[in-house]
Amino acid sequence: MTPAIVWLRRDLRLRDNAALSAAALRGGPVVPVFIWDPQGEGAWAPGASSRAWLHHSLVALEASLRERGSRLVVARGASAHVLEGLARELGAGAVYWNRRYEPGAAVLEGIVNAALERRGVDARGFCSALLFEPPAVLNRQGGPFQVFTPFWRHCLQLPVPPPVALPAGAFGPRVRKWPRSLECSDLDLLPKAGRDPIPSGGWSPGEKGASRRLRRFVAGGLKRYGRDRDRPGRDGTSLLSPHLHFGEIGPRQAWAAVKALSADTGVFPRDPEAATFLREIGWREFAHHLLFHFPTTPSIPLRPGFSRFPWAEDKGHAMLRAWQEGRTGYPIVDAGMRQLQESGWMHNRVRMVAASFLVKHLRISWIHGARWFWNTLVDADLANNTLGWQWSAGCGADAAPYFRIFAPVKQGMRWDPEGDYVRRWVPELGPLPTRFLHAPWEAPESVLASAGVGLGTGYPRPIVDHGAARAAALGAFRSLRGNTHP
DNA sequence: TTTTGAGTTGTTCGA
DNA sequence: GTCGAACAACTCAAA
Repeated sequence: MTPAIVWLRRDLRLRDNAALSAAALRGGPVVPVFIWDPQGEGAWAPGASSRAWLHHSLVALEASLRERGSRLVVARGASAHVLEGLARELGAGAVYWNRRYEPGAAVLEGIVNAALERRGVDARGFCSALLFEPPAVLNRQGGPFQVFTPFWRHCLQLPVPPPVALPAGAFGPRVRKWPRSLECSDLDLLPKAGRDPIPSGGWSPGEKGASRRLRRFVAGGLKRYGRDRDRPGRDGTSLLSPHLHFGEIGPRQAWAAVKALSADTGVFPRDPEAATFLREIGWREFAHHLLFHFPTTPSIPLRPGFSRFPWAEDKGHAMLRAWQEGRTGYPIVDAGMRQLQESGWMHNRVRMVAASFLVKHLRISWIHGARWFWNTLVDADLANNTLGWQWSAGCGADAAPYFRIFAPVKQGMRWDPEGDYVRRWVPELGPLPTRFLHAPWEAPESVLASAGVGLGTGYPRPIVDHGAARAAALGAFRSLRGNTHP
């Protein structure tokens, strides 16, 4: 049997990898290949944090492959060109991959497919990144769902395919000669200056780290998920997002792990904590399906009238920069933005608060926020990022109503009542009594002094007044009234 | 085809 | 201090 190439991208795992399993079942040698092809991603080549994660994930994947007597072939360049060359060199009869649903990646798959089929190679994509393929989830009119609840209700009626097993002896007989490969470090994915955000963030990229994280979450955090997931000062979320993004674990594995835990019969999931967690997997699913059906949404509002939104002027990007650097004067926002900057991750509740602040309080276009998140998040994912920002801005699918404007002080007091989160990421406010922590400008001069907090010197005063900013945002949204459609 | 009910995560105001 | 209403208009999805 001829060799099969497995073209790995955002599926950096050996288990539940449909393309890899299919290649193994052919019975010939299996050659796993990763190609660094940022130009193939269109306008959304991976950002700095994402690249760093990718580096570590590739190193981990290579080690796992070596443990099984295989290797990872690492290359760079145009994917179709590299794959054609490898197929020729190996005499490969098949090239398999797991489909992606971002516009750039989908176009690339088409090019690769055409190039290989011309050479008579069996070129095929598989579904392994999502619970269901986007064209398989449609409403009764045959169109895509644009509201989450009906989408998810519909999904829950469908059977979730179980994770696929990796057959024994998966990598088949050895190839006669391994193709030349770069070292992972040759790809220059780690930041040249500054520190590597991955180890300092306490992350363990790779399939093993991902499985451990899932196991630990299902055994522990899941039963507190509903209570703790909105508390940024607690370890209440699954922390699976970067692992899911790079496919170090698949959503079907997460589904199966949760299902195995619950003794439910009949309607699954009945356990409310499990349902809440799986609904988050559902949002990931929804985001990817939407991006598949609406490929322009990373840069264009789904609701076209919003392109006329009256954004505020921001001379020299001073406001944007203050937001990015965590200098807005609103502690919960600044804590989030600094957590992002320092660890490459931000708690989901705080992402919503920070996003709402940029779009509604500062009236800066969500696209600037999306770009910043894209470059700084280790879990930056085009589908999730696009849905999240358009939702926050009120111009996307199932968007927040325009009058829903998060009040940063109130959100801080509600979700970080003891102030652990703010104290961790905005240490200069640490000594302040908790009751003033989320609004230091309300503290009496004497309290500030004894806490050693200099407002306007050590920590900024609010760059906008909440009441005034809120009124301005409502006015701006009102100006679109009756205008949100062409 | 038309109608109807509903829609992730909020805030403020006034009784 | 608590509670309900108002904050609008629009789309989606199903009946």
